[in-house]
Amino acid sequence: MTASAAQTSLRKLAGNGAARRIDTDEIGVDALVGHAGYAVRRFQIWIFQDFIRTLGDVDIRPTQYSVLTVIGANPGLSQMAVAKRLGIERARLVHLLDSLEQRRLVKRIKSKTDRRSHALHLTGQGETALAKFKRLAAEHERHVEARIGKANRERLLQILADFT
Amino acid sequence: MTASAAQTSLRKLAGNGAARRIDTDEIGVDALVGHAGYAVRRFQIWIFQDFIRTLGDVDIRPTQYSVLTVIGANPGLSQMAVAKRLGIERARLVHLLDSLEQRRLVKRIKSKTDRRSHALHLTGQGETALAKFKRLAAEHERHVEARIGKANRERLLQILADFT
DNA sequence: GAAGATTGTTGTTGACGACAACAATTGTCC
DNA sequence: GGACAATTGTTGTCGTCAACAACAATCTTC
Repeated sequence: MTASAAQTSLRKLAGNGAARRIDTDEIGVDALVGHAGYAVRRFQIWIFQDFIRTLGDVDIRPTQYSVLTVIGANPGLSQMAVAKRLGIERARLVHLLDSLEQRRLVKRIKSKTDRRSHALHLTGQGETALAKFKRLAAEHERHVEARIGKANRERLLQILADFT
Repeated sequence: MTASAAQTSLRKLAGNGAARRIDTDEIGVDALVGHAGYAVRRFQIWIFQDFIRTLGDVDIRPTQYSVLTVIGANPGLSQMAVAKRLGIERARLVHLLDSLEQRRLVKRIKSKTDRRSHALHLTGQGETALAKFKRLAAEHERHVEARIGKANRERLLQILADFT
């Protein structure tokens, strides 16, 4: 992020079509700096990339991790319940579960009380896998701490607590 | 957000296929609460939705707004320069500029010093339009303040300052 | 039992990030 | 000065993701 911004040079015009070399960090974005959404977007991109990279060996993305975590902590939930809790479209959750079920991490069990819905459970290997994922996720979280500072990370979690 | 979570009911199993009714906010996500990425993702979704809604009348999305703002503050930049500064793929910026140019907000001028590149400028109506967009964006920012508090918003901007 | 709501599913659309390839042009190096 | 590498804008593909819409099967409600 800081690395890629340092060595790039480009052109800036004087009048209309002319241009002189300038550095990327010379470009003013003053109007954007005051916008929370812009800062949050850039940060979110960084944090997701680090998560994906840190959990790269086990091939688990943030959304998959959140689904596994919720099912692990609340076995038997319906797809509707998981979707609502995580703010995921139930249509999207179908594909997520298809993938996780193919990898034998999750199983859909037909509910006996409501034959429309499925009770979601982790498989045996799903549980051991999730334990490993959580260790890697904790490592990712340490990267976040190293990037923005321990106190800032905690303050951030505090500020955004009721969005979870 | 708080509204939609309140009245939903679903099922929770006792053993395997059985289930009892519970509320959405009864579902534990303890493991997720400690993750900065999850909180940031949920917040980012909220903040973008509010931005899109607030700038809905003028049909401007966050990315388009950031492009217009950078060009407005630094007229004559090349596409490469804008893309690098905003962390956008230059391939993606092509389509963004196509759209903005069709709407007569931006114009691409062939650079005289480097015939490969274009110098980007706002049109006349692009400038007046951007002024209006900025007023609406400020209104959106007030929504953020109302949601997380004035002090928290400023602290957030401070924490994430070097991601912009 | 009929009418309406819910659940999982399939499909479409559009925004977006990541890559790869290409022609035109510029920069570099011998 | 001329071959070779790098850059710029462009086009294209692929996969992720949010937002809808429609549908069959199954509850709920009255």
